[in-house]
Amino acid sequence: MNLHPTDLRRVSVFQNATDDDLSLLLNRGILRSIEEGEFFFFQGDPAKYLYILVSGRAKLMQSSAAGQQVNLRTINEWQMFGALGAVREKEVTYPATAQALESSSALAIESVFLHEMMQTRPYLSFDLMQLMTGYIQEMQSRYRELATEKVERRIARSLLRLTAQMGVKNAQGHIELAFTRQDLAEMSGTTLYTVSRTLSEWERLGLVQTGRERVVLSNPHGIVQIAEELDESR
Amino acid sequence: MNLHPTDLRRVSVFQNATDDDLSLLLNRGILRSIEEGEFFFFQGDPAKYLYILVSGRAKLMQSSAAGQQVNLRTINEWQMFGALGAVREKEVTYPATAQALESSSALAIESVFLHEMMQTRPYLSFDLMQLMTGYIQEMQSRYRELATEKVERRIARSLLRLTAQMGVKNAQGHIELAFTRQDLAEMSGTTLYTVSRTLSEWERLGLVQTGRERVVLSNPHGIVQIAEELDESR
DNA sequence: CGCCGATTTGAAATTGGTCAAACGGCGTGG
DNA sequence: CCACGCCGTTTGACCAATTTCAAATCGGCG
Repeated sequence: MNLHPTDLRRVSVFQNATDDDLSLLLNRGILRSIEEGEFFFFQGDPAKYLYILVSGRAKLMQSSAAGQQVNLRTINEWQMFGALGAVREKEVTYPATAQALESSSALAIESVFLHEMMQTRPYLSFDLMQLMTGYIQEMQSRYRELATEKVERRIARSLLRLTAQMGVKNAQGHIELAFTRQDLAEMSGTTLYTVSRTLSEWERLGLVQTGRERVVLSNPHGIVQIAEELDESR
Repeated sequence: MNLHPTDLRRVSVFQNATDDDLSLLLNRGILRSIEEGEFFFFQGDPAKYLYILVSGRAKLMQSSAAGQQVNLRTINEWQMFGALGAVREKEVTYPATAQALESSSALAIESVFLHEMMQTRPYLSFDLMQLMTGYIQEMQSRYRELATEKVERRIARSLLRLTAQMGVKNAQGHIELAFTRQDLAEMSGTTLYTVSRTLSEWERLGLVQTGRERVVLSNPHGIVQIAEELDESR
């Protein structure tokens, strides 16, 4: 695959960058391609590079000492990930693991390089901060949801979040998502069994159609209702 | 209370600021003092000001449509809060509510003012980003904990987090914390009943002493063990 | 001393997790 | 081209953790 510097302007952090800066970045980048299931980096590795996903799809997850894991976010094309290392001088290890959900390639740029660039280009710090505040807000909301809402609603929200990020409409105008029950469970903070049961129930109600690594929202409005309907109980 | 500009250097975001900048900030700030239980701002209010806590103690919390709330963090002296509005141009409402845990006062600075200052002072964006990345990491970790760990351990972690932030050693060298069971519950993502039961249990084991709005860690090491001990279950 | 809010505790209800077993679709190698 | 095996999925039964609700108790402050 051949990248043109201005392709990088699709990355939100680089939207205001000059062409020269984009060329600099591209020249310093290394393209890494990996297969489904392989990893860009592991939680705890030294955060030497930040990445920009060029093709494919990946997920960022964090695991506990006992090995259980949660999905922090899914990464789509032209999204940056692993960038914390460019900001923090101490604590230079990735706080999460990045795994490819399908064959993917990403541009790897040395953290220190972006770090240096930011010193002299205020727009860069600023746009990166823009991104960070977005993550903070999202994590805060998800944290509250996890603490206060019951599983069914959290699964509904996960599906809607995915729809917004990467929903693909099929021929019937329905929204298709390609995830395993396990993935959905990790996104919703539950188990694959509960996800399976919930989807089965929704299928009986005609809200979704399910298949292997596939969920089709045939009645998105119904899912929205489950996600939003306010409910005294917990 | 009289503030000197250089007092502001205790705020991590301003640690590298010039004296002139600090004076500017102080001149543009308004000191707001409120009583225990009152609010600096509510979730959903326009994020017109950012705050720096000058005295007292406060908490940042987020509530759901049904009114249940979680505690996002507690705010100590010289910490900045409500700063997201200075970064994002759209979405200009506070994503959380800030309530005083005791009589407190805070310096309120217009968001747009900091926003403008950052345009020409890279160190400011950079130091603010430093702070943001810390929050992201903390929220990610807490999110994972909430999703994968059981209540007892989460309560232990909350106590330890509080200890690190604001633990005060008393005459016996024990660590004192001043929070209601409800506060602890909101920090741990559980109910005040479960917190009460857990603390009672720990008291029987000699790990803590409890009282009204008070927890004393008489055996911090024991709490650490509960928080860390890795556990196959759940 | 009395009241109010915080706390404790019991008992019951419920959610969701765990485990085991069976199912099913899809790709692959014979 | 088809059978086999793998991996993801489904489902039932059981159970543990935690919440919910109610009621009693405690501790200060005014």
